[in-house]
Amino acid sequence: MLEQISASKSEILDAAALCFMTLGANAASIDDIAASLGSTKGRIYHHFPSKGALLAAVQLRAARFTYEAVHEVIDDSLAPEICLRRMARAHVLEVLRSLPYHKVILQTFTGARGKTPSKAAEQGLLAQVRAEQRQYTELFATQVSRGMAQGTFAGRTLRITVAGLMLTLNSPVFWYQPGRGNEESFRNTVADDLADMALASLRA
Amino acid sequence: MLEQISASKSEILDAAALCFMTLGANAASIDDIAASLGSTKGRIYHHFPSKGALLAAVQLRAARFTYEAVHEVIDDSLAPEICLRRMARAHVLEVLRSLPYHKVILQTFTGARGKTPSKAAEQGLLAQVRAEQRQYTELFATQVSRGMAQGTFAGRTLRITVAGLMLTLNSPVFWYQPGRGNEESFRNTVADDLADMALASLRA
DNA sequence: GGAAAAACATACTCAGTAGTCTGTTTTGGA
DNA sequence: TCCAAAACAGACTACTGAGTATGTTTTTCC
Repeated sequence: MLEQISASKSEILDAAALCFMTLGANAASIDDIAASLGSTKGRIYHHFPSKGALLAAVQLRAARFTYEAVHEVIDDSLAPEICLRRMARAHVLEVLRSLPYHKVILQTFTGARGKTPSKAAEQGLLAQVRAEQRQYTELFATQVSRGMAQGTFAGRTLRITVAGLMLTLNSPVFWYQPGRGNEESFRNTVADDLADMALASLRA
Repeated sequence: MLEQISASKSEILDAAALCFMTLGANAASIDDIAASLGSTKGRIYHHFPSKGALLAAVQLRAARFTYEAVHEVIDDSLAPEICLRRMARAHVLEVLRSLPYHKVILQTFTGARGKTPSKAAEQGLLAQVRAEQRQYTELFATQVSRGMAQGTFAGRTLRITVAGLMLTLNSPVFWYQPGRGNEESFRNTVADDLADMALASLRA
């Protein structure tokens, strides 16, 4: 499942996420990423077969970051609203922590397939990314569904509801900029506000 | 304000929005857009000085589409919650109508500046786009602020609240695909569900 | 200490693409 | 009817950026 990644590979992923974030996944070149590492292409192409694979690796890591963070606060014995709030908080905080990765997700989540049929291999990676993302949102869908069933949440179209929910929780990706002082407290404010909004949007 | 656009120019914008949406704003080439029109580069470069200008024009039009649609349902004499719900519905329906344009917005809204310093001229266009977008969200911020003041809405950080709100209302951009049958009724369901969620997320 | 493999660097190729320049057609008035 | 000016088409340039191929250095492990 969670294949061990070498230190160098991890460092490359961090740099790639940063470049993809600031320049855009398409505009950022391999040379840009290499330069930001103080290295050259060779290093990157030694660890990743193509740019698409690198991009997919970043996305995969993003999905797993949040999955790990949220998975460990889930407790099905709790009421769905309580459980969901803990999940929401954990999600937001993790997004703020590993921000560049999640910005990349957003960029490649708009339905733009690019034009390259991207060599079957990457096609598989992309499918895996989608699968893990779907699996992740399923964690939330489950709780929402529970809440709807027992009447705590309003009975609305599940897909639409969950999609809107996830978007709310991901909204900092669009505007949050780290390093403005008051980090710790501000992050908690954001997490609390968004968790509140998310929960409120569900209630019957 | 709303400079008259020729029919040909408008046709180009539609095609550009579609290409930008399906291929991504960066990956889509001018030739792609021209080909989808059954034309060649010449036509596009006759009407638009650069690709960046074309992209900005698409974004500008997207902002104006929603602005027009929402602006005409605003009625400050109504209670903020009532008014805001009408606005939300109008926004969602308009987004679904002119979907390609708004998908482009999302693509270029992730904070990725690209790398091209983009010739001062485009810098100005981009600034104008941001300005009109800000002006548009201000319409919503005003109502939210009103609601908070009179206690109908929960007192939360305004910026965060509005950002989350807009994201919820824009969520169809991520998953909606036209032409699956049941258009009319489904669109209304989406608009109603999202408007409900948005409003619920604000309530005290 | 020495060989093999991993971990890079460097110098290329080559396809795709923004933008230009020069024709050619079409349109709108006088 | 004629002539600008607008509205395109088509060929060309210059450059960027992904990927490759081959060298060079550093580990690793026996």
